[in-house]
Amino acid sequence: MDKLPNKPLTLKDVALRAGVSHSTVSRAINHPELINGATLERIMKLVQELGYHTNPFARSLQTSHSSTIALVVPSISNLAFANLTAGVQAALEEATTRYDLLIFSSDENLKKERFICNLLLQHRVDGVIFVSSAGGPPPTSLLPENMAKVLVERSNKKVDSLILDLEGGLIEACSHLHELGHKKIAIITGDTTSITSKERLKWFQGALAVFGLPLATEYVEHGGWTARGGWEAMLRLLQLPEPPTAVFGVTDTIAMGAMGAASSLGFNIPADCSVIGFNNEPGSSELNPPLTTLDACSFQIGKHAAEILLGKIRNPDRQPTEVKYSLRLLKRSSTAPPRS
Amino acid sequence: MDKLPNKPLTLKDVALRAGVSHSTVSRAINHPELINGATLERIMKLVQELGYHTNPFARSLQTSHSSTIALVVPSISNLAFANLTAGVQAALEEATTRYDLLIFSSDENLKKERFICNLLLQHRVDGVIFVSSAGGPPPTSLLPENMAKVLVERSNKKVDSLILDLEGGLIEACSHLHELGHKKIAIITGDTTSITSKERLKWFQGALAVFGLPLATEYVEHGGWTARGGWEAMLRLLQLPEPPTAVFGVTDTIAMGAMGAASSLGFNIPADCSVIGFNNEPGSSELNPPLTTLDACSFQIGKHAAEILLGKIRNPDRQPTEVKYSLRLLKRSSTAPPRS
DNA sequence: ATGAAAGCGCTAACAG
DNA sequence: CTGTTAGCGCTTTCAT
Repeated sequence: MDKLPNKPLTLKDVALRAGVSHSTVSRAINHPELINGATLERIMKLVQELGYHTNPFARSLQTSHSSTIALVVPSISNLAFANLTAGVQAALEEATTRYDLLIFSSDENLKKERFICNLLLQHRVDGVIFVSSAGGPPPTSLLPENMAKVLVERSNKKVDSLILDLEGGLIEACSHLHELGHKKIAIITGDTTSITSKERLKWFQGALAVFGLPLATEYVEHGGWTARGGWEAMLRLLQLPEPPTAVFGVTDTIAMGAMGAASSLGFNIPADCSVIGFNNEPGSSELNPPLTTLDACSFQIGKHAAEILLGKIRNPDRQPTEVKYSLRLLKRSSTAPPRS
Repeated sequence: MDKLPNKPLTLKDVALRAGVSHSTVSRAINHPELINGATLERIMKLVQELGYHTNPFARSLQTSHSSTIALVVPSISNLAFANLTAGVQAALEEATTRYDLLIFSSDENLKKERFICNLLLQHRVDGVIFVSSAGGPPPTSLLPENMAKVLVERSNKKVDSLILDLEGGLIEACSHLHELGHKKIAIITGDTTSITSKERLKWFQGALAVFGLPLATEYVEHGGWTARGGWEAMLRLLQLPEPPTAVFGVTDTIAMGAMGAASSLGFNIPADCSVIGFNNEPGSSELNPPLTTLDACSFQIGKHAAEILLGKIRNPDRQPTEVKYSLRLLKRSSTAPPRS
C-alpha cells in the first residue's frame, strides 16, 4: 500500500533479495565474468523481475563519464542537418553501449557556440560532434584535450574530421554545366561570412576556372540559407541585364527557392535557366522539376561521424584521421542546355 | 606543470581558496540569500575566476532530478518535427533554469516507443514531450505518475496536451476547395495505420461531408509520409478513370511530391489539379507553385509545449489542460478553380 | 551565518 | 568468487 511515488530500486534492494552484498550485484551487472554462474543467474533474474536499472547519476559520479554525447549543428530545422542527426541517432542505436544524444543549435553564431562548449564542459559529455561551425577556428580548443571530438565539414589536424571533396564535386558539377554549353553561371551562397559559404564559393570559382569560365561579381548572390533567400537572390539574378543561364545553389533548399522564383516569373526550368543544388536533401528528387544536385550523403556522414566518435571514446589514443567524402552529381531534370 | 587532464574543480577547491567550508560554497551557489554579503561576494568572485561548475552527477545524485527533458518525435528528419524541435530548444534557451534536451525518434513504432520510455525512466529525465506517438494509447502510462509530461497532437485527459483543431482547419480547407468549384477531391495520407493519418482522414471526410461531398475509396491514397510516397500516390490518383481535380496531402512534404509527380506527367498545378498541404513547412511558399497549406505552427507549438512542460515541472500540482491550436489556411498558388 | 557530518547509489580496490 | 570499505562531489539537516 505504498502510496509514495515508488522510489527506484537500488543495488541494495536487489542485493537484499538475492542474499548477496550490493557489490556483488554491481559486479554481476558490470563484470559478469567475475561472478559464479549460479549466483549470476539468480541475480540477473531478480534484476529482470524487479526491473532494476542502475542509477546513472551515481554511476557517472563514480566513473566520471556520462554515456552522453553531444551534436552541435548550425540549425536543426535544416533538412540536411536533420538528416545528419538521424544518421547519428542510427549509429548510436546500433552501438553496443548506450549513449544518449544531446543536441544543440549554434545558429552559426560564434558566441553561442562558445556558450555551448561551456555547457558541454559542465555536463561532461563523453564526446561531441561539431558540424560546420560558425566562422573562426573550430571551438574545440575550448574543450578539454581528452574529450572525444569529431568535426564535420571542418578540418583540423588534431581532431578527427569528415570533410567533403568540394573540389572534386564542384568540378563535376561545373563540368556537367560546361558540357551542356553553359557559359553564364551564377552562384547563390548562404551568406557572406560563414566558412561554409566561403569554401563552396571558392571551390565553385575554382571549378569554373578549370573550364576557362570566369565568375562575374554580379553572379555571386547570397540566399541566407533559406528557400526564401534563394528565391530573392534568384529574382535579382534574373533581373540582371544579362541573366545567367545556370545557377548553383549551395544548398538544395536555396536551389529550390531559386527554382520557385524563376517559375513565378514565368521562366521555365531548365529551358530558360538550369539549377543545381547541393546536399540531395530528401524531397529534392520530387521537386518540380526534380533537382540536379551534389549528393553529400548527410545521413551517412552523421552515422559515420558517430561511429568514429564512439571509436575514439573507446580508444582515445588512436591517431586523428581525416576522411574525405566525395560528392556524387545526381543528374535530374533541372539542368539542360541553354536556349541557343 | 600539471600534465594531468586538468580535473574539474570541486566545491572543496573553491572552499579552500575562499577560506570557508564546502557547504558554505554550496549554499552560496544554491541559496545565496542565506549567506553573508561579503562572504558571498568573495565566493562568487572565486567561482567566476576559477570557472567552477557544479558537478551535475553529484548534484543529481543528491537531488534526484536531472535538469534534462526529453523530446520524442516520430522522426527528426521531417521538417515539421525538426521545426517543432527548434521551438522546444528556443523555449529552453529562454527559460531561467537550464535544461538539456534529449531527443529520441520513435519511427512511429510502438515497440521502439516503449523502449524509449524505458530509457527515459532509467535516465530520470525531469519531463518529456511526446509528439504524435505511434498507434495505441499514448505510452505515458509506462512512465511514473510524477514525471512531467506533455502530449502534442494526442489527447489524454490526465496529461497536458496540445492539439490541432483538425475539424476547423479541414473545414476551412474544404470550404476553399468547394468555393473554387471542386467536387472530385482526393486525399493522400501518411499511412494506413497511424493515428495521425486516421484522424486527418476522418476530419477530412467529415469536412467534405459538410459541403455535401462524398469521399470515394479510390480517392484515398497513402504516401508513407515522404515526398516520394506523395509522388507515387499522385501518379495512381492521376491514372484513375476519373482523376480528382484537387488533392489534399496530409503533409506539405507529401503534397510537394504530389505536385512534382503531376508536373512530371505534364499536368499543370493548379490548372489541372489543385493541391493543398498541411503544416506550412519551411520552403512550402517557395515551391513551384507556392503551396496552399494549413499552417500548423510547428515551431510555435514546440515552444509552447516546452513552456507548459517547464511550468509543470515547477508546479506539479497544476491541473492538466488541453490547448487547441487552430489551423490557418494559407492560400497560395497551388489551388485554383478546376478546368471547366 | 557557518561548519560538521550524513548520505544520495554506485564502482573499485582490497581482503579473504 | 564474494564481502567490506572507501570514496566520487554534492546538498542538507543539525548544531553552534
